Amino acid sequence: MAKELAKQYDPKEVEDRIYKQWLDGKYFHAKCEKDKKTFTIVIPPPNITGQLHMGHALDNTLQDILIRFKRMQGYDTLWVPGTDHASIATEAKIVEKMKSEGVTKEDVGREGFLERAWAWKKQYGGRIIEQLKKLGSSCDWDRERFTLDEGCSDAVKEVFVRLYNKGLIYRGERIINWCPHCKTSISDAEVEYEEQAGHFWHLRYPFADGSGYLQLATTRPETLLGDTAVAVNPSDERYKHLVGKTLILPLVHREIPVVADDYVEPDFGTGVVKITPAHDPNDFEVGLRHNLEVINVLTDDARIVEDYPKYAGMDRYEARKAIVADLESEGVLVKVEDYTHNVGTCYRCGSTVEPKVSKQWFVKMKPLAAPAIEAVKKGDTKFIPQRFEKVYFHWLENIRDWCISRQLWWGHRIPAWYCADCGEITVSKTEPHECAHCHGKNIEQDGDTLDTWFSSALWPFSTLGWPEETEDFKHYYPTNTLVTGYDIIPFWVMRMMFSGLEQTGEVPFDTVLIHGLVRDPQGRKMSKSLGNGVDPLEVIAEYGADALRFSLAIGNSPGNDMRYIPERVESSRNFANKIWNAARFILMNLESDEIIPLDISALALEDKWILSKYNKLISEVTDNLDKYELGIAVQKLYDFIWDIFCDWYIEICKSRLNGDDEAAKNTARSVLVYVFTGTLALLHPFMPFITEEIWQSMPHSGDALMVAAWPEFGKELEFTKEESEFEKIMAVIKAIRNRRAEMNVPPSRKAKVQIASADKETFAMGTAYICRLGYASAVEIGDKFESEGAVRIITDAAAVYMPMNELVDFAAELERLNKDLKKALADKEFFEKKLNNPGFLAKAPANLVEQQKEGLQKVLEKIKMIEQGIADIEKM
RNA sequence: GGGAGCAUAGCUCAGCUGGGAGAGCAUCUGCCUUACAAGCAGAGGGUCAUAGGUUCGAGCCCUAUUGUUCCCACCA
Repeated sequence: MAKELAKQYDPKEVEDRIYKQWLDGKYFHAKCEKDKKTFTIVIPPPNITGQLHMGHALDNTLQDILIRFKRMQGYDTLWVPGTDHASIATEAKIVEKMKSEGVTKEDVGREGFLERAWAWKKQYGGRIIEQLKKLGSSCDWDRERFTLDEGCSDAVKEVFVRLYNKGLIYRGERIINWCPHCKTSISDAEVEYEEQAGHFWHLRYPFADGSGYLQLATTRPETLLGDTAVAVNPSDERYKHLVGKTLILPLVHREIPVVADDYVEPDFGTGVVKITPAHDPNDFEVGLRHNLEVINVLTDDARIVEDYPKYAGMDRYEARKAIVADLESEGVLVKVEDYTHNVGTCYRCGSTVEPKVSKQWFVKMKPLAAPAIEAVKKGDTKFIPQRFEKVYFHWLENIRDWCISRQLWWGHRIPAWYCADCGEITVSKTEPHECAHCHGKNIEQDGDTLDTWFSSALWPFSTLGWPEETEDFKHYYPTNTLVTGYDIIPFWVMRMMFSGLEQTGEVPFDTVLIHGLVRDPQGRKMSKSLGNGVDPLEVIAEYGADALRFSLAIGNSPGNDMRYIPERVESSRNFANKIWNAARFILMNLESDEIIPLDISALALEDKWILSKYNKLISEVTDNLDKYELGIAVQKLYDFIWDIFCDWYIEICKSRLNGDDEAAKNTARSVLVYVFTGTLALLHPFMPFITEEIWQSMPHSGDALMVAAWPEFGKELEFTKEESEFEKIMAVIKAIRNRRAEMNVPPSRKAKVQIASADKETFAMGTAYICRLGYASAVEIGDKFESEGAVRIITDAAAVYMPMNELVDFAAELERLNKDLKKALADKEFFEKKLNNPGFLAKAPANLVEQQKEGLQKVLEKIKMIEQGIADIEKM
């Protein structure tokens, strides 16, 4: 019953249909099967504002490969999907949209704004989910979560209250990073430093007693308004005697002291630093040590405050100009130098961050960091590749308290209420009716929301129902593999680790698989501003999801960046087509949908060869996947399918399939289907759509490949002897093709082939293949041939003669044989050198020594045959 | 200033616990051989950055150097 498939694979016709079939079959849905081992992944939740980009495509392809592999292996697998509310990014987008409508946040008020935000979520939150489906992601969509949904919000409140009660969350006035554009505080991890060209303004601050000046330099002259001291190093002989004296702050004419502090580097600049505690983190520390006044000079949008009428309302850069001009006219400015320095910018909007003293909520990090460090040191959680543990340790070991409050509306509102009567704070999961301290009714909730990463940090357990002891939580937590890019280790991985350990007492996952960035063909980061981003959905539309997935998986090694090369997707597409056509070939040679059982006793030499190869492939691919070597696994599948199965086995089967021996035909069919469907199973995690489509069209048992069993290595299919025998035949065929190509003999011109070999039986079995693949008209096998005028080819196991006298240039033949001889003699030396080395014999593993001996033996045989050939020609 | 990665064919990259260097693309030569020209059969192309070291044996391990990329660190 021959089936007809289209000549070329058309992913568009297949993908949506297959995906729907999987959904209808509920194959993605985890059933919480108590008796099975679990394998769980939680998705790194994409932002609701986001669109699928290559980074997502890579990240989710890797996760899907792992989850499909484990599912086929029989694990109770769960891949939890969801999205992140992304407080700052989403709020910025909504504000931007409102701006185009001419409305501000203040105009619509908190309630009105949140209404708009939820509407936005409803409109765009589903977009990226649909895009993930296009990729083939086998997430359990019934368990889709959102960081701001009821359950996740409950977990957030629970954690906040717990940490507060343990004293690990506190509110305090600290210097924080302020984004004047987003008008919120941001955490240290959210600040990106970039080198910028600036200036160094050298200034002279006069002493109050008129005894001269102190010269210093600054990159930010506008902060002068907030200076409350000038500092020198206590051991600096030049200035020791000046400590304690008073200076007059230029322009402001305020008296400020000279203090001594180790923070000052005597060798840098003049060794004198102006101290602005309100606008510099180091100065803030100095201020604390010397009890200096903190004078804020900037508003929330980085304009000068009203206390300085001359500059009030100017933004920081305008003010800088004005102040520099005034300093110059007052004779305070000594000189200006060009200077490049690191400037902190907001990772979301890119504005220059303003260090600012403000009252915020913090998580005390030291006590939380310690167990998180310990867990990775002990190996409870492993990073792949391991070197990323260093990044992780470095962050945790140098961590400062985490500023978690944000002056935003879109997010989890801080569950803290302030009492107007007694001034105390009441922290509660549920809305309190009175102050917990004085029982006053005059309480008001904090207006701020939490850092978006506060909720992401709980993702591995909040999505499973925690703090409730749900079945899901009990069964699937801790999760297994977290797949993410190295760029978010400090934002997310680290925070999930300490949150998981603190709240559940367990690490949230046992393995962190780190991947790199997908860059453009020139190696640049894909970015909106460069316009070099490649849209995965366009690639899918053109080449198919399988081709994209395959391209991302092959040649990718953990932790390393990769480039997106369009040609590579094309070659992946070609590979999909190759598989498709192999399927067409097999199908057109089948007569029924029934599986023909393998009959070991009926197998031909080539059947044993391919089965043995396939058997080996199973164990290698499984092993590579177990070790997270996805790129290596998929490379092996590619080589097997294309080079071994298609180019050799299918070709060789043609003799039998075109013959009249029905029994032989059936054997060939049974092996073709067995090996091919098994290989499709191995490839399925990488290329789920095409493998599923083909598998279902072939004889099979079960409803779908994605829920079929993963192939297993079988001792009974190991045919070591037959493998090497068949490879001798392959070597002869390759050698014949090679010679014919060199001589420009077209395939249509057949030639008789004579094979002289000690392995007569093996070559007798190979006659049909040599005819077909070696373009032979007939094959003769013997000990020796008197073929003086023949082309002769020497392999390890045979001397091959092709009597094509009229085409043979004997001088060239002689030259070639001499070249072969030279090579063979070099090989002989190679083996002898090793085998004559006592160190090698004593220390190398026995099987290796054995291999070298065999190699030498083969080479010696070969040399003998070549010499004979040379002698034959010379005799003529 | 500290840390890490990378340096392998013309290009982009693999290379698992050390055992005779691989793929894709590109180039060249033949082929429409009834699964596939998105294909088939061949070919050329590499001092594995440099210098030392460990080892019977190094692309792989160690040290130094050079180039390059990234992360951290805010000497104002």
